[in-house]
Amino acid sequence: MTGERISDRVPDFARRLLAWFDEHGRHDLPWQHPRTAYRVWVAEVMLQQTRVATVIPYFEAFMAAFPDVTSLADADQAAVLERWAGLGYYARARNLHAAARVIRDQYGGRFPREPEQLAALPGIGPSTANAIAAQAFDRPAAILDGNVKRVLARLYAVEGWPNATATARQLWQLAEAHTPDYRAADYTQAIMDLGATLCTRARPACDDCPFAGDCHARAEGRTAELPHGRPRTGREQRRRRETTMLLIRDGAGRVLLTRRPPTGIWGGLWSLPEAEPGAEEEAARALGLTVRPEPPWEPLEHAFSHFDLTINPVPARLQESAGLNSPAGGVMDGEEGIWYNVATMERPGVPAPVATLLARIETDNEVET
DNA sequence: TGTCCACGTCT
DNA sequence: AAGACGTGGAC
Repeated sequence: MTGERISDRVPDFARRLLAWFDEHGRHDLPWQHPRTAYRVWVAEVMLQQTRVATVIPYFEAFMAAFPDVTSLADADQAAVLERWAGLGYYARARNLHAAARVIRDQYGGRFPREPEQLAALPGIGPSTANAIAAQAFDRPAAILDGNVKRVLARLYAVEGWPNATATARQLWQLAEAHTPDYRAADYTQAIMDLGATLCTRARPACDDCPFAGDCHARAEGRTAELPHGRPRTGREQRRRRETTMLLIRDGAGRVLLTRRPPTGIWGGLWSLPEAEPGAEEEAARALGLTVRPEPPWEPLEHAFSHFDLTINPVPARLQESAGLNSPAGGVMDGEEGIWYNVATMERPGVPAPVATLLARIETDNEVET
């Protein structure tokens, strides 16, 4: 190694960061007590796209339902998705479940410790693999999540979009150069905490930052500009489109749901049936329902987390005539497992309840033009 | 109320 | 490589 080391530009970075962390960092996160590999893994995957405050209640419920990797592996995917509903990016839950089965079947239920082994599991990339290795096994592995990218990009005024190949390579080098060979778990948490609580995207609290005097972005008055945003290419080639979700209730007020296909948006989740805009009347006619004549349609605060009905598939011919994009279904009586055909809303020996198409929920979709 | 866009992994 | 995935923070 010749000349100045990158990490020497901010003398004693790790020790100063850890000193800040000991006083101001987050030490009461649920996955820190106890800090097992399983809990760290689930938390890291939940945190991949979601903020701490949102994750905590989901994490607690998930741990109650699946206390260890074996119970997760033994569960049905549907039960896992149920605990994930509302968190978004549902491929994370499918990957989590698949990885649990790999750990059960190929590793005897024990977590691999090598970052390369972790990164080979579904849903675990380089950053999450190193985060688990550091947090769970105290390995001096560098992480580079969004928080760390922001801290390093500002500290060294790194130009370029952080996800661009060249910029990412530069940031990885910085991340590795700063990672100490001691207190790896604490250091990993510390640099994420710095980014999450002080070095925020908007209005960073530089006055409280131990590295304000070292920060190039700060010195140049460019904290609002760095890190650079994604290049805006081709935006004008996209437009917004509305799709329509049908809210259908039977005579007892129950909502009809459909299971979405296993991949794609909201994959594997129960959802309202979807129709092309304006297809409400046609769908209702095909389903033998009564359309409520006048708007306003009823809004849904959250369409996918609070329904407890299940449904069964109906023939593709009916889907088509009803103008439904995804498989429609019949109402399942949860306790007895008896289902109604949505087309007729009747079952043998029981009078048919009246069903009404009550509302239309419009969602935004960006599509290629 | 609406619009923009972050975040890590997969494809 | 560059876009999909989805929710929610920021404005």
